[in-house]
Amino acid sequence: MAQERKKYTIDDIARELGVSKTTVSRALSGKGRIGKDTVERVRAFVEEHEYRPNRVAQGLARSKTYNLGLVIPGEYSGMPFFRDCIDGICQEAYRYNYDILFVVTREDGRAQLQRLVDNHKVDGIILTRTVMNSGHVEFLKKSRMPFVVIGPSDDPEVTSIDNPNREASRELTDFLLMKGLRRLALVGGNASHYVNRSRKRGFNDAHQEKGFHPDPALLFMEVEDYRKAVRVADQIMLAECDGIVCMDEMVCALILSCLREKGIAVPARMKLASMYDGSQLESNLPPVTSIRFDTKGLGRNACMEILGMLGEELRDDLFPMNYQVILRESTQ
Amino acid sequence: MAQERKKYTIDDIARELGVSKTTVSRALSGKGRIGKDTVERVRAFVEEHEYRPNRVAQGLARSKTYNLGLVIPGEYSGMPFFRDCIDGICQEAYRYNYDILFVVTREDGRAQLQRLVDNHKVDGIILTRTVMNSGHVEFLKKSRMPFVVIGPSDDPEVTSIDNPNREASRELTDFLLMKGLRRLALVGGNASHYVNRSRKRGFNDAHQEKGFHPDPALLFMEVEDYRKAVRVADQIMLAECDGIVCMDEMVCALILSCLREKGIAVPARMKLASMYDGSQLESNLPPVTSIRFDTKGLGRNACMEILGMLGEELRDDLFPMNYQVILRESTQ
DNA sequence: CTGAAAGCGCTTACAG
DNA sequence: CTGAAAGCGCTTACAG
Repeated sequence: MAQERKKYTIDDIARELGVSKTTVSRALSGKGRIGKDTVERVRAFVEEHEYRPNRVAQGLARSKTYNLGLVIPGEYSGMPFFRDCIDGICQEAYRYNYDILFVVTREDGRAQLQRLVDNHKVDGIILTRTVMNSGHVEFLKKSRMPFVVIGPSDDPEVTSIDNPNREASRELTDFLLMKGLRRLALVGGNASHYVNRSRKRGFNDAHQEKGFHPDPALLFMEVEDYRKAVRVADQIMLAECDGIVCMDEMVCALILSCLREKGIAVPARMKLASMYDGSQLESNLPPVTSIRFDTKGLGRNACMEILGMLGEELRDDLFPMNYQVILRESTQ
Repeated sequence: MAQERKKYTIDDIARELGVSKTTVSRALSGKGRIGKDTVERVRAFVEEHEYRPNRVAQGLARSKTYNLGLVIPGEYSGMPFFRDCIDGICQEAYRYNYDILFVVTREDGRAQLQRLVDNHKVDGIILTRTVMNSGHVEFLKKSRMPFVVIGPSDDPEVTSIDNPNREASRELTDFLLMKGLRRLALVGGNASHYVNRSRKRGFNDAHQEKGFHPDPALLFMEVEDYRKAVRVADQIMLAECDGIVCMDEMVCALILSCLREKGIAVPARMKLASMYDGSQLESNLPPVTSIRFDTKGLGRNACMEILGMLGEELRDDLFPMNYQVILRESTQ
């Protein structure tokens, strides 16, 4: 098929067209006054030879990289939230001809982030769901690298963007309270995640609005594996709860499977609802009532924010950040 | 704390030290003859001012980018396989001071890959689990971009690296046959994925070795959601199977949940085993016998391959690609 | 052992 | 409207 072609540079074009490379550059960027037919000739040449400017060289000249760093916590990278988020981020980045540099943080956490900054490989950074006190935010502030955080932040100097976790959690809880449930358990994973704090707050909000007091004994955190889930499920039954709110779909899948194992009928004997609507919830037995966020939109927004900070002319408004309560059998 | 510091360039260092930038460059790279104490002085300066060479400029001068493109199919990016794989790839790339540029392919598939190549943003590319006829391989061949494929390939010109899916599938199936099972169902997702073809082959291998013939009526593909799984579970029971081999942990979780729903006891009435040991299998009810691969090692190997192709001096040997059968309750 | 110079592929004042 | 020149931050023959 198509013969693999020579990689043209701006110099080649200039020579072939008998103009200076300044002119070619301008014809391509559209900046500065330039003859209409000159532009046309360049355009035609570019078209025919499929010339694409070397973005790296372009970057060097403009002191840019056209790369965005995306920091993802390794332990949770498989969660639907991150998948959706990444999706949105990439989609938006590509529109502006930026690329996403991936950083999976682990124990060595800071090291990789630092490498990225030290090597001047990115123009800005998107931090996702930082663990409290991870130090990433402080590091980035000090290094003067523009960044945004996906997740809550109480630091006014930090641009943060997030799903409305607290509100959604409040609404989901409120829905259960309206059904007459009075002893709701709240079950979650890692308590040191900001997101879980927000969801807990929403849970409390709903209670307080109605003049109720959530029982602190019904809060169960750090449910991250099967064994822990079994113990928690036992405690929930002992405590005579009538409903369970799960902070995410992983926890929910674990708890539900424990309930089934113990022969506790959902929703007959126990109502169940969960934050974040991953596919595990819809296809579970029974399907679980949950909150659906537009996480992809969240990712796009985060990307737009940082692009804006980098001086890109944004082509769209931010998406409004909404959520829906998806009613399913588990709360009937 | 630490005052944010000026970004030094190699020129700054040269000036401050009263040498030429050639010398500084050489002191840093260690190439060419150079005075021992000159090196020491440079090193000290670098240390004190935390100078790091601008990798992008370095790249331009050497016609490199120090980026690797990683192509992930969007629909499946949340699967444990990709998580583990990415993990290994990133880890290895960082060791060589390369970064990973993320490309999530969707319907627009080729476009993003092309953008990466056209913009000269990467030195090489890692393709993961290509769908048959995705065209990525052909495109990369034509563009002369070095690449490796994670997943099987029958093209001798393509460097491919993969988990031993066929062998592992054979062994898992063999294990069930050895237990005396004779009507095994094979259940999987997308039939157009190479990986599923390999696993099917292994399933057949095991049968043929023993002189058996797998019943084509017991092959169920395209099981991707709950509804489909329910129907398949019905058919499996109607067909009087005595065991099920699942091609991946997603499918397995779906099928198992259907069996529970129908009150079919595993392992008493039906044995169940699965390829790929994701966390869903261990913490399921009952825990499911499965194959564990060293997918992280696979990722590292793939990364080492491509780095080798790019002329990097590899510091380790490739990992041996193994797997283990993890016996759990579902086949007892 | 060290340096001046050209180059990687682009951009952008400055001058005409 | 167009071009020569300097520059982005590095590397690398070439000469000494």
